[in-house]
Amino acid sequence: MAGGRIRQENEALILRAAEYVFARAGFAGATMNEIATRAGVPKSNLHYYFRTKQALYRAVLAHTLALWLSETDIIGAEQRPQVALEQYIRAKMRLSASHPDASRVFANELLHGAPEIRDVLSGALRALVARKAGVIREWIARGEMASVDPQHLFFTIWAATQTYADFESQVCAVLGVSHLGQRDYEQATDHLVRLLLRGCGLEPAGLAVELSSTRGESHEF
Amino acid sequence: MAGGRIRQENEALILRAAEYVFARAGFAGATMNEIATRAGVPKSNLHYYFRTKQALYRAVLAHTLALWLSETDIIGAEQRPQVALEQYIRAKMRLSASHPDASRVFANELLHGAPEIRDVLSGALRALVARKAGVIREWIARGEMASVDPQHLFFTIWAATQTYADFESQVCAVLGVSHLGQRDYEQATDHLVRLLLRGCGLEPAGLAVELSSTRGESHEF
DNA sequence: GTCTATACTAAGATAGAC
DNA sequence: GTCTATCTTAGTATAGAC
Repeated sequence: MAGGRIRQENEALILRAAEYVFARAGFAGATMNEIATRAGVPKSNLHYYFRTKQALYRAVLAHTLALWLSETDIIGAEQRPQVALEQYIRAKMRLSASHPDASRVFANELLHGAPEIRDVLSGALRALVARKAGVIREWIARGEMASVDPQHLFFTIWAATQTYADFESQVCAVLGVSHLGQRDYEQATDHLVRLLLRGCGLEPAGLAVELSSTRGESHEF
Repeated sequence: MAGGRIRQENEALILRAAEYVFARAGFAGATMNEIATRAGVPKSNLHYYFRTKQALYRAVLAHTLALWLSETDIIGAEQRPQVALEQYIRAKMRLSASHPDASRVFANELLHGAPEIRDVLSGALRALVARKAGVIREWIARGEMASVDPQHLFFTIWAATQTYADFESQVCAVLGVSHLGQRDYEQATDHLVRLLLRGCGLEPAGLAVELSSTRGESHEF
C-alpha cells in the first residue's frame, strides 16, 4: 500500500489536481481528462492509481473531512467563552482563506445530499457537536454567556465563515473586486468576531470595545 | 412567445421538474432524460420547448434570481432597524423553508463561479446591496444600532439562513432528524433573530429581554 | 511499474414521422 | 404542433504494449 516514491508523488499530484477540478465542476462535471491534464500525467494513470472516478473523489473528500473535523479542540469548558469562540471563528476563517477548494468540494457534497459522507456526518460530526454543545451549555449555565442554542450556533458559524470560500463569486461581485485578498479576509473576520461574540453576549477578548474600523492587530494568513 | 395553453402548461411542468433535478445533481449531473421522466413528457420535448440544456438551466436560474432579489423592500431608513432586520431574517428563512430547491440551484451556480449570472450579481445585486448598505449606515450614524459592516452583514444573513436549505443534509445529520420540519425552522429562526439582532446591538422588537431558554411568544410560520 | 490505444456506454441534440 | 427514432460526441474504463 505504501508504494514507491513515484507512486506517492503521483498520487499527491493527482489528488491536488482533483481537488481543484472537483471544486469547480462538482463530481459529475469533473472529467478524468481534465484532472489528468492538470496533474500532468496520462489520463489512464488516474485509473491506475485510483481505480474509479468515485474512488478518486472519495480520496479527495477524506482530505476535506479531516480539515473539517479539526479545529474544535479550542472549545473546552476550562476556557473563557469569548477567547474560545473568537479563536474558533478565526480558525475557521483561516481555513476558508487557505483551503477554499477543499471547502467547495465539501459544500458540493453537502449540497447534493452528502451521498458519500452521510455516515461520517451522523456519526463523528454529530458526536463532536454534541460534546462541544455540552461545553457551551455549561458556559451558559455558569452565566458566562447569553443563552444561545449551541447546535444552531455551530451552523451559523460554519455558514458565515465558509460563505467566503464557497460563494466567493457572490462576495466578490458585491464588493466589486476580482478576488478576495488578505485585507478582505481580515475585514470579514473582524466583522464576524464582533457580530457573533456580541450576539452571544460577549466582548472580544483582545479587541478594544471601540467600534471604529481601524483594528488593533493583524493576524497571520 | 406567449404560445398556446398546452405550451404554457408543459413549460411550467418542465421548469418545476428541472428545478428539482438541477437542485440535486447540479448542471452537469442533471440529465435531460431524468427531467423529462419527472415532468412526464417525452425526452425530446425538452429540446422542443427549450432549445438546449443550458437554455433550460438559464430559465430555472431566472426564477431563482427573482426570488433571491426580492424581500429587501423591508429595509428602509424610515423603519426601526430591529423591526426591519428581524423581518428580513424571517423572510429569508421562510424562503429557505418554502423554496429549498431554488436555493440549492442558486447555491450550486455560485459554488461553480456563477458563470451564467455573473453580470446580474455585479449589476443588480451589487447595486441593491449598495442602496441597502446606505440605509444601515444611516441607522448606525443615528446611533440606532452598533457599528456593523453593512455588506458583510448581508453575507452573514444570507449564509446563515440559506444553510438550512443548501446544507440541509448536514443540519439533519447533526440534529439527528431525517428532514427539517416546521418546528426545526422555528427554532432556527428564533436562534438567528436573537443572535444577529443582539450582535447588531439591538433587541428583538416583540421578544422579552430575558435570555432564558423559554421564549415569551412564538412567531407565525 | 507505467503509459498507449481502444472498447463501451450514456447523454445531448436533431431530422423526420405522425 | 407534438413525439419517435437516430446520430454524434465525449467520457469512463480496460486490455495490452513498452
